[in-house]
Amino acid sequence: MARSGAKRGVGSAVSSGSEETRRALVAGAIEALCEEGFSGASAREIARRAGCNQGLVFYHFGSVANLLLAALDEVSRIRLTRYQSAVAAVGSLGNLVEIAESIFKEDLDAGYISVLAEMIAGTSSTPGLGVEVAARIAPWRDFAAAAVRDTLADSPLAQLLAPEEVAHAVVALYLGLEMLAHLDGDRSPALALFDRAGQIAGLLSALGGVSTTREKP
Amino acid sequence: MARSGAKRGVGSAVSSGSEETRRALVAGAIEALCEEGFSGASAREIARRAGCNQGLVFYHFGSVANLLLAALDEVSRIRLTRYQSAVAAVGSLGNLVEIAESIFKEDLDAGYISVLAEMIAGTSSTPGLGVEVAARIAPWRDFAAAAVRDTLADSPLAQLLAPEEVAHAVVALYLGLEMLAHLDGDRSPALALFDRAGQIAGLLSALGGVSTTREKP
DNA sequence: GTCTATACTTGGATAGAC
DNA sequence: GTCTATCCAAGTATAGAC
Repeated sequence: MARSGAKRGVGSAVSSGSEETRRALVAGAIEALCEEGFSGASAREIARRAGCNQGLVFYHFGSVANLLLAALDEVSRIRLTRYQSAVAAVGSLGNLVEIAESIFKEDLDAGYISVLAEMIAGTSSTPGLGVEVAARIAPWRDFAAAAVRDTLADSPLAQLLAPEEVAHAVVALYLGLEMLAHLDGDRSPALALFDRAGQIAGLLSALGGVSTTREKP
Repeated sequence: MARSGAKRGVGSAVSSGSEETRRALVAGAIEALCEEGFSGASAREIARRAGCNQGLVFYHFGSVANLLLAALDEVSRIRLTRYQSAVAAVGSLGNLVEIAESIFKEDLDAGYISVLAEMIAGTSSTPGLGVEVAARIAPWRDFAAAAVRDTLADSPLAQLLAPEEVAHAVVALYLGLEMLAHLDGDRSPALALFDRAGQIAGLLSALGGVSTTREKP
């Protein structure tokens, strides 16, 4: 995937025409995946959205699949950064639910999880795509596992639940809720679940015996 | 979607060449959706698997999308029948988890949920497909809601959880777990969750105060 | 580095022979 | 009812001009 053109310094703020085109194509790919799905995200459709020529997809990324993977990379980067800053602000269990809900709304409205879901669904049709997508999903699961581990720390629930298992379930639920919301064009059933989770979190803290605040390291 | 040929009696056991072809095409469509995904389920690919000519897709179903919907109908029919017989055999909460696990394995191994996931993902690329798929998913959610309602009856949890909400979460989790299992080619994380749920069910019944057996009507 | 033009392939869909 | 042949649109990918 090495570029053929002359290299500039790493981290250079100046964007050449090449970098601009690459960015536009990645943005177009994200858009196309969200709005047209995996099978609608063709080189022509993406280039149309990026406002450039179809041939540039192959010049810059070699194939449509590679561009789609670059789009997934970009979405991963954006979201993991956001998640990181969000969990840093978490104080209590009820607080965690509130923050998780606002994050979920962002993901849903911006279509970030759509990109994930479409890419996973698309792996069936392109040989070799599966392992690449799996490698890019792994950080999401790792992040969720770390967050669950922190939240369960010092809680009696920690004896009952393994963080990796809960993280797997959380990612799966996140994916599934997005697909149903996208299908129905209605996110309210998903949001109702967050409200319910908030109620239960409140109940747990009222009952006592369960740690509902997290240590600040 | 009316057929042009002469009609035989409803429920006729004799299969004409026409019915045989239709069945083969539906079976081929299910196979193609599982193995090649939505974008790989073309008329030619499906016809190849059905062992018949590509033109027959359009003769019998009018379009590829209609055939794919017929495939989804068939999967729905098969699974809902199976679910119905399964919940009838449920005695206790721990028993429910065991049965749910075996059902999940069946769904996963036969690729039934793949069909669901691929069709949902595919709705983005075909205008008008969304409402059709949504209408075919509704029975799954209704079934899950009824099962949850029965299971929660006479339990204190019934005050805390709305059946429709839990059902939505269950369907979403089911979908998400399938997608991750399919992606990784590894269903063990999903099965571990069932084991954990079984443990918790056992714990609940040991604690008492929660009804773990269901009335047999 | 970018764009136009083009070769090639696959897919949706129809017409007409059998 | 099925098959062959065919049309047309869309997609991937490359070559070569600018």
